[in-house]
Amino acid sequence: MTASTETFQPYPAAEPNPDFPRIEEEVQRIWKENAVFQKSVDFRPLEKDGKHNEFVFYDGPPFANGLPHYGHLVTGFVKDLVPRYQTMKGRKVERRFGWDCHGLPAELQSEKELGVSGRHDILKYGIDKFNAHCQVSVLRFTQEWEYYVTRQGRWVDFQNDYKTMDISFMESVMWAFKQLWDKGLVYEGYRVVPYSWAVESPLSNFETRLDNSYRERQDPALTVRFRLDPRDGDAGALDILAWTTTPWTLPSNLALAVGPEIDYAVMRKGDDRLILATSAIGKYAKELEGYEQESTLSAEDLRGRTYEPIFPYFKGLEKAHQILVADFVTTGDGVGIVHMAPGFGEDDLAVCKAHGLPVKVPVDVAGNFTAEVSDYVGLNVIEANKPIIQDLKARGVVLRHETYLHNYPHCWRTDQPLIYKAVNSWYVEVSKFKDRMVELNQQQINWIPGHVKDGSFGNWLANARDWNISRNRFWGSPIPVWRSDDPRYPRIDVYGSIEELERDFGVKVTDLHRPAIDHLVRPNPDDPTGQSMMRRVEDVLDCWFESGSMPFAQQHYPFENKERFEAAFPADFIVEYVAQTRGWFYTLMVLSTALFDCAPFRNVICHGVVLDEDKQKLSKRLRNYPDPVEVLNNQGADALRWYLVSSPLMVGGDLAMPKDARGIAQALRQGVLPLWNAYSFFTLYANIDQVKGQIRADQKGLLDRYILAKTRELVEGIEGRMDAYDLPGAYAIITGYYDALNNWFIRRSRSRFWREAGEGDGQDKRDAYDTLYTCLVTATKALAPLLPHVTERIYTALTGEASVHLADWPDVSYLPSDHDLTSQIDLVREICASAMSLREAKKLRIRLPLRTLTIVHPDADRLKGQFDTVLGALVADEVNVKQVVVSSDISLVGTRQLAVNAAVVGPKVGPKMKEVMAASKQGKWSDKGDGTVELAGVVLEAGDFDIRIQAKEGTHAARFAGGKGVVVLDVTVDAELEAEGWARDFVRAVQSTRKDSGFQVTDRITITAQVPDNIAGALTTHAETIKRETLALSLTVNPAALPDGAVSVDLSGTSVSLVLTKA
RNA sequence: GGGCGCGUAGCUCAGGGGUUAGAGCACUCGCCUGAUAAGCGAGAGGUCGGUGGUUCGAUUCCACCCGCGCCCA
Repeated sequence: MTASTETFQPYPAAEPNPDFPRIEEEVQRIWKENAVFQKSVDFRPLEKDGKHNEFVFYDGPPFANGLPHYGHLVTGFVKDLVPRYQTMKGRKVERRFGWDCHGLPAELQSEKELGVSGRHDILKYGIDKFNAHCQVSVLRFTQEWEYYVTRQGRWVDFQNDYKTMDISFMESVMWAFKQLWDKGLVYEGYRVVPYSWAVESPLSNFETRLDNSYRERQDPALTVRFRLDPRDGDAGALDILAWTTTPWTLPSNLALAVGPEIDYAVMRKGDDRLILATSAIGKYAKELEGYEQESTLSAEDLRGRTYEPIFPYFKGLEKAHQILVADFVTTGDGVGIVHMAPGFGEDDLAVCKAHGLPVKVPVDVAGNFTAEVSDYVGLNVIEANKPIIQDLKARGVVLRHETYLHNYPHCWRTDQPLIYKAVNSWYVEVSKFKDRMVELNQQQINWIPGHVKDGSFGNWLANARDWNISRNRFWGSPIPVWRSDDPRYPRIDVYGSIEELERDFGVKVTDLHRPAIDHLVRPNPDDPTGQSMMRRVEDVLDCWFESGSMPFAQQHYPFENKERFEAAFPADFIVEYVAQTRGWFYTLMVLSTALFDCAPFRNVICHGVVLDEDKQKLSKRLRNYPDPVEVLNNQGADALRWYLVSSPLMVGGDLAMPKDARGIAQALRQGVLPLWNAYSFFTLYANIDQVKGQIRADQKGLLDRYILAKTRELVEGIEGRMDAYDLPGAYAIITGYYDALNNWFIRRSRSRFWREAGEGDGQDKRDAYDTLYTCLVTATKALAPLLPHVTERIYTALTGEASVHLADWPDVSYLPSDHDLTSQIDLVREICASAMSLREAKKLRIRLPLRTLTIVHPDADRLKGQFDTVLGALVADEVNVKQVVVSSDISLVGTRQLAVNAAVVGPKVGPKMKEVMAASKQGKWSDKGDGTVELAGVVLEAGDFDIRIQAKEGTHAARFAGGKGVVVLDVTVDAELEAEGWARDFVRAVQSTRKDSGFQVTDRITITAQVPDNIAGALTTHAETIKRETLALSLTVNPAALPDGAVSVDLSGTSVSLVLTKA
């Protein structure tokens, strides 16, 4: 390299072996130093052409009490990708980060850290101190979160983050509750709910369903006898059977239920008589051995009969211990008779209430029996199963004791089995407006994948149940309801703002958390005695209520940002994993429908779950996944983004990720490296030639126009897919472009870049540079959202601009849109591939030139001009033949074959199709000479058929373009061709040795070679070519003595010796 | 038991009423190269889960069955 080229380099040198993770870190450092993210948001106007110009994205708040995992990374990539794209399209996309702070996870973490356990302990410890601890503890991992999010290349505003425990957020939540109250959509109810005795609180119906809280559990199943009170007409003492998997509910038994359509049998053995469903007799064959069926009974025969309670605790209770008839009773499991404990079963409660039975709940908040059940008082109900079974067995009332394996819901935080228990709770009356939710979902939401809309989400909405939003806990938004403590003077006040609280209680309110909020007490205005007080109901809100409030609460709506929120609601886009159809997607939908009568988002991607290669859940304990930090540091964030976002995850499927991260390495190889290689090629030669590329598209050369048109197709292809939220589709078309760019355009154009300055007029070289430059700059823009780091490095290096992410989405209208052109070159590429396969078959290496390639194609006459000028030379060079002959005369190479276009002809001819296809296969068709053909009595017109070529036997021919064309290769090799082949082998050996010796591509050399005689002649004949190709000043063949430093190289099977020196 | 999704090459997955069903990886063989061996190409590999039905024609649509996953009872 000369001194002048070292002083001026238009571009920074591209590392030939780039360390992408290190490049990413540099890029991220520059982003931070120059506040590029902030700029990318700020410079997009809030209004454009009189319209609100925001693309609204909601970031679902994560719970920061743990480290991010692959699930968060996947979501994070999409949460970054779509906003980057929309930003380039000109939209303003704010990305506020949010933290989910309240709720059970935070409380349980604090319990662990403080060494307190349960409500009782917390009350003793002090709610104030406990909540103060939660407030700190809950943000423990925010630093780590910020590291992960930043390192994965995700642009997020951490400065203006929102926290669900902020007083502004909480006030908006209060407002929402009051709105629902005013609309009559909130009520307090006494209901049987899934209840976690471990956290001493009921859970909402979807809390039990999020993730897999159901797991297999072996429970006892008991078939027990109840003695019916005698009645006239009874043949003797009658025992009725009942089946239960919760023996601990038997002390609370208040009734039995039979099904209206079920037939019951009386089975007798001696004086022992048992009643069970006729259809269940077979299941109890063993226990019923020796019994005979005495009679049958209907549900009506049993209705209203009373029985002796199995436990004495509620004996004599009014209306209790009778047989009821209920629709829900089936004979699937058990005996067709259901034991009813209205305090512990949803159906039980409904049926018993309808019959005027009382409800008894002798179990306390922690799941232990109360004094009402004197024999088991203080015992946890699950643990009480055992002694209860023992006692019943001892009394001889157990007909069968078995174990029963079933899926049973567990508490998602403590992993303890839930129980069902009647408690007082506050509900959102979702059932009242679920039809509207179904409608809004239908009309307003675009789901990816589409089946979720009417599938899991649509069905879930259609069957929505009222939402239990109260939690009998401490760390959460308070339920803003105050109630009179004297039922004689009832009054309920619901508050929707701090201002209202301050007005009524006359104090400044600075904290809405417990216990501060609980201290707000005032006399009941409706009580003339002045004795009763208004006190807040104890409960706090389910933290899912807050997640659903996020769109307005993060803006402190309606207290602030009223216009801003209203202009920016609903969101254009959200993304989370698919289980959020029961979680965040749902709570957003509920609150948005109730408050605004509107769907909360327009487009939603719900992605699948990352699993290990055996499709098992990722587990910290098992380490069955590659460490995300190592992946980011070894393969990089772009490769990981490519890998995850182009995976089946994005169409709702699961991803089985191998532990060795090989898929990510592959993504790097296929997705990132080729782009870098093209860029590296460009800068290498541009720096040597001191050329700066220019954006232009007026090049005349076919190859140039081809790749420019391909670039346009790439940009339009990505744009179309991104607009449809088809993210994997956008990635999928990139590799084809890389192939056209690297393995066709650059490879075919290589010599144009190293041509000496004096050769030709220089315009061709200029065109080559500008073409590649234009493609690279345009393509990196289109790829920027998909590969944000590597495109940033390349784009800034090429253009000197600050960031590709501040650029507009490329306008490609100036690039050629020439389908004829791209399809012509694609045809040439096919021709070359077919010709290569012929060489392959005959084991004729490409360096060995051959005489003639004949191309036969029906459209050859139309293409002949093109072939004679450029395409023919292209093919000749690529395939290494002296001559390319183009012809449309099929008879030269074979015969014509008719290929019926069945998709077109089938509908036209119908049943005759069979004959048509048969005739076509047998070649029984005739050319009518006017562009139509006839077979089996049917005339086919243009478009109905194609003509394909069947090559003659014995020729070296291969078909291309789906059989429409044929190439024939002349495979005779004469001495002249042989010699040229040796020369090319020699050139290649020299080049390879140059590279191994560490010479620069511009270094001049001398060559000395020791070769066999037959090759020596070839080298002498082609000496000038060899020297020119290898930048050699001299070529000495077979000298008397070979200088030092000879290396042995292989020339297509012949070993020769070479000495290269720098001239 | 019900709902949703899925079953296509050794693996991971596209596709889609039409003659010869594709991609990537892995495998075998080969090849280009004055950017890239983390490159390019070729080959082999499929009864498109099964059985019926609709149709001139089904891997594709329908029904049933089998298997897997998720959700629910």
